[in-house]
Amino acid sequence: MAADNAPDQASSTVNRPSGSRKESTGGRRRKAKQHAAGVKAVAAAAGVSLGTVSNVLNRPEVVSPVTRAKVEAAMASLGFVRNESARQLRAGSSRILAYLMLDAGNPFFTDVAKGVEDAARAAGLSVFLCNSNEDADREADYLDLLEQQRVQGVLITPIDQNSSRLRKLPARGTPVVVVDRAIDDDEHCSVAVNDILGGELAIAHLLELGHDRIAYVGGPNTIGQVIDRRDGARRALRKAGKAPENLIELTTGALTVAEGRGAGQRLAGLPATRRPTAAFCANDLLALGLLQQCVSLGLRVPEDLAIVGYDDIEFAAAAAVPLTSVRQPRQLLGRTAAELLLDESSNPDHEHQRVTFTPELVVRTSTRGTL
Amino acid sequence: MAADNAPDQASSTVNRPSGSRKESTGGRRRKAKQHAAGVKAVAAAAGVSLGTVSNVLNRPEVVSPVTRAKVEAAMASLGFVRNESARQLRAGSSRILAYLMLDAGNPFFTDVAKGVEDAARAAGLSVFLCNSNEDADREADYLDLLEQQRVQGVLITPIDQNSSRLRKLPARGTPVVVVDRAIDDDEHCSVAVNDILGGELAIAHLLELGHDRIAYVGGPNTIGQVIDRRDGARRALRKAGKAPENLIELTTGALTVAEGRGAGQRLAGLPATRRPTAAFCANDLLALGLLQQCVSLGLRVPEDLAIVGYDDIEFAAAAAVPLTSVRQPRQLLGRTAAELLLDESSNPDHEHQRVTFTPELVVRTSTRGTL
DNA sequence: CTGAGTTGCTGAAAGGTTTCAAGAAGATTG
DNA sequence: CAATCTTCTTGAAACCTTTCAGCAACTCAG
Repeated sequence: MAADNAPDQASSTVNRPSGSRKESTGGRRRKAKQHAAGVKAVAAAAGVSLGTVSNVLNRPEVVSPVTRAKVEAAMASLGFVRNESARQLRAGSSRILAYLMLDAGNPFFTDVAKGVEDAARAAGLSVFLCNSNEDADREADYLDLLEQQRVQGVLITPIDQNSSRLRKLPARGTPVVVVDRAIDDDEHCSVAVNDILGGELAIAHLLELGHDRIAYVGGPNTIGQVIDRRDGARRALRKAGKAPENLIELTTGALTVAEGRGAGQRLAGLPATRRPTAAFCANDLLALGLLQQCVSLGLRVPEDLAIVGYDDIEFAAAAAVPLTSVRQPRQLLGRTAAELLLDESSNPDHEHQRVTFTPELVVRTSTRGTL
Repeated sequence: MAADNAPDQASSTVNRPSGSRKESTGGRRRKAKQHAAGVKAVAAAAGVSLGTVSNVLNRPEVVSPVTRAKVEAAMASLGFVRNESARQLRAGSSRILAYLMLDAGNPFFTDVAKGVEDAARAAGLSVFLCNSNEDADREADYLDLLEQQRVQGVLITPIDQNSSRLRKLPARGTPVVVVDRAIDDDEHCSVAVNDILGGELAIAHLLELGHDRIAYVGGPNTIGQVIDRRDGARRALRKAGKAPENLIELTTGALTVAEGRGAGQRLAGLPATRRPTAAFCANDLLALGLLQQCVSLGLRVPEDLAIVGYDDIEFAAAAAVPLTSVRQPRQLLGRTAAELLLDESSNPDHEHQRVTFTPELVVRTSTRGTL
């Protein structure tokens, strides 16, 4: 679906490490499989008990400085690495939080991820990123995996917000926060941006500029954001006294640049009399692909086609024609979601919340001076 | 360092889930903390032994269909979720592989990550992504964490390839493959693209177009790629009979769009007589930022300033002025790296390899028709 | 009907850590 | 100096799976 714009072909060379002498090569043929030193070995080497080593690890303040030094020396010389599986099994809690992203290739989500990481680090937790890549099977696999790992909690921008798997996690003890989607549900918190309003802003702007034949480019229609933004667009039309059916829908298979190009191809192929004069895209990747394709097929933007994107990713402003877009507070979204998750897993009086942010239209050249 | 182009400010609304009735709210004040059903409970419910449940999980073919059905029914009704920590502790192996990225916000690395995922999935493993974000401390933290987790292996695009931590992992049993860096070292495999050649290609192209005052934009100089690409640039100058000191170096603090804009600011501020007529950037993000800033300050690209990027990310072609760039086989890089890792952890006769791919110059408008 | 081979299931041990009640040694008080 | 408190350290139990030797029951050939 999403693909490199050219097949990955390349010539390659293979070398053994130049420094590998005969001996060293022979020596590492089989990995030494040296039984990694455990807490037990450290205790023996330092001449203390198991419990003391554990204390050095987890409550250093209760062990006397001299003992602690001995233990730390032993750990260093043996190359001790704590076995986190065993720790977690016994202690019952994980120090990890996961963000299951809809599309890691979309800078919007990596910005959200940055916000998540900042909040998590501030609380002493680490974040693992997972990429469902808009594939429901992968999403399901990752949810299973994360539940089995007993992570502290899962942040997710879901493909299918009604997935039964998604509902089950919280009931079984893994807190879940839905990011970039409002969910009306007792099971999780959610942090979202008002996508209906966003769609409305975009279309209102285009209507104000005098556009009449407007296209909506987005899909698949299983993704909540795609639906809401379209519904917002329709609502704007209604408010302006036009039938929502006037919205020309171009459904795409994913929210990627490549799909945007495909839509551009279809759109540019229409006779000028029927071709829309403006397009609102469900995200910036689609908009960028659409823009690129239309320009290369000879359409002028915004004169022949005005384009509005969504997300206002960093590349939107740097596009061939700087893109008008609906901005969302990306990092804040992630930070807030992580904070809700942390609250849920530490505060016994936690109450689920739905936080909604308000989007903002950023007008640039791709719609300016039209008509 | 990398930041939203506007501070994250937004108005927000907070709601409790609208469906939350009094009772349900009260009911979930404290999480039920229902002792998650384990293999033991399942065994009891199905009227079989522990071992049999484990067999259903791990070797379903050895248990009779009728027993298996009973066990599966019990698992479903109890909502059994395997505890991966315990599994891993006992079985001694993880089904997870991690890719520690230099910058998750750079589409180049997410493309590499896609290749990694494809290869891993084909082998039945899952991938966790971690983002060091060009921060050495974070990289170190993640390496520690992954080692403690006893993941199957670590793929990494390092900030500092001489980090002692990086060297230690393989010795202790966690295989490491370095991605997008060639490492001359007995401890790991590596998969790279010849960055020196890439730098050479870029500069040779600019020289051929008649440019003489050429800038190199990149940094920090601790990152291997930055160094190699610069060295390639110098080599091209030498080959053309010019002193490598002619290369005007603009050092940046990171490889981001924002830093590229900063470099653009500096560059555009120079008097036209001393200003370079061409810039080669260490990656496309820098190039895009540079391009954007220079254009907005009134420079024409390529007439006043030709620009060459590196990586040929998808957005390069869609930029204000389509970007000439040095292409690397992104997904293939990731796929190959993952395959090497899998070989290392399954094949006892594994020998470390250094695979090197060859980059390719893609010429677009940002350098075309110059001078 | 016996002995050997198969198939399916069992139960205990093991894996590396944390936790905790309890003990030892040393310091302080009356 | 005895009694009480502190400060450190100890050792065994517990966390949940997987593994594996062994057992029971059944099949089949001779």
